[in-house]
This record gives sequence, C-alpha cells and structure tokens, in this order.
Amino acid sequence: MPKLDESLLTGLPPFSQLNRAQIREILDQAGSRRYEEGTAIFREGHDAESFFLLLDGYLRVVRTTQGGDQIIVLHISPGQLFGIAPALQRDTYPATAIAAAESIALSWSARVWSDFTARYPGFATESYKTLGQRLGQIQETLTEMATQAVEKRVACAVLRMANQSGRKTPNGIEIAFPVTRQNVSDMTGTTLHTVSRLLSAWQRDGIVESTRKHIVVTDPHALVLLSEQ
DNA sequence: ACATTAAGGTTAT
DNA sequence: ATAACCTTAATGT
Repeated sequence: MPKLDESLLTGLPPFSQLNRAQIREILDQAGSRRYEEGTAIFREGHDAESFFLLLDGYLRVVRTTQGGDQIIVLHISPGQLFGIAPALQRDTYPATAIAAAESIALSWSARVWSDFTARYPGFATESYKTLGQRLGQIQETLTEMATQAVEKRVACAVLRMANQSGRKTPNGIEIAFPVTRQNVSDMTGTTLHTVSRLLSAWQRDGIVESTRKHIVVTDPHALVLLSEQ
C-alpha cells in the first residue's frame, strides 16, 4: 500500500476542521484503490463493510427496479464521501456505485465510522450535511419526474451534470465523464430514443454539441430556459 | 406527448 | 469483425 499524502484530504469539507496529525491518523486507516470505467465499487444489498471518499473520477449511483431496469439516482464527484451506509443504522448498501470514468477512492472499515464521528470535530456534521443535500436532490428529481415533461427533465439532468462536473472549453461547458443516451434516459425515466432526438434537436438549435458518450453545453442559458418552461 | 418498433448508420476495440 | 452506441422514421397509446 503506497503511503498517502496528507494533502489529499486537507481542504475537503469533511476534514476541513482537522489538524495535520488527525488527518494522518485517518489516512493511516485508509485503503486506496483504482476503479476502471464501468466497475462497481459496491453493489446494492451487499454488506456495507466500508465507506468511501472519491479522490478522482466520477461515479453513478444506481438502483435496480423490480423489472430489472436500472435508474441512476445521482452522481458522485471528487471530494465527496459515498457508501456511507454506516452513517445511520444500515448494514447493507442501498444502491450500487459504478465508476462512470476511471476513478480513485479511499475506503475505511465501517467499524471506524462511530470512532470518526466521535473523535473528529466537524466530520459528523459535514457528513450529515451532504446526506441531507443528497436526500433533497433525490426528492427534487423525484417530483420533477412525476410532474414535468420529458424535455424539461432531460434539460435538468444535463444541467445538473454540467454544474457538478462541468469544465470550461472554448465551445462551452463539457460534462467531464462519459455519458451515453441510455445513461441520460436512465436518469430521466425516458427512452434512449427520446434522448437522442432531444439532443439532435438541441444540437440543431446550437444549445449543445454531442458526440458518442460526450456532451458539451454550448448555450447554458438556453438550456436553463428549457429547464424552467 | 410520449413509447415502441424497426432498420440502418457510426465508432471503438 | 464484432459489439456498443447513435439516428431516424413509422407506428402505436
């Protein structure tokens, strides 16, 4: 196991209030691992042996329905904790985490969770804060799915990815990880065909540029308007 | 207003 | 060459 540098965690919200020695303690208990694109970090229903911090890359958090088709619940960006089932009374993971791009994550045994929250100031509050934010985002997209038209839902989904992971390019904001039309339909409750048609139409109107697994938002303002209609 | 079906085209490996 | 991904049109609810 390579020796991990303290700079990996300094500045990240869950650890922002901790001193160097405390971060050292935490890192010495961590494992680190690289995940290729498409690899599962953990699976829905499995024993929650560990919790994680994403250092680099992007994850899809996915749930499979009774019917067998999967829906994308949310994405995880670098610096975020995930798989924090131990945070409250869960011994299995509620969803599956899949690397959307090549990713690197730290992991800790679930057993040390209570230790962390007790010993390190700010860790617990920050964790529950992100937990709350995620819950809010999930029920927001949930009501959006139930009430809004497809074009608006897809516009919102694309905007969320751009806001979360967007990097500026000469042409606009580029989503930083590979996304297929199927992926977008899995997060909006529609079909890949509809997503394809919408992206084609938006491309004609100069709102996005998309090639396979790749979306650039060239006119964010126009997309925001679509998401608000 | 959207899904489904079907058929064909393109791109990565 | 094959599979994965994307497009478009026609038809159905």
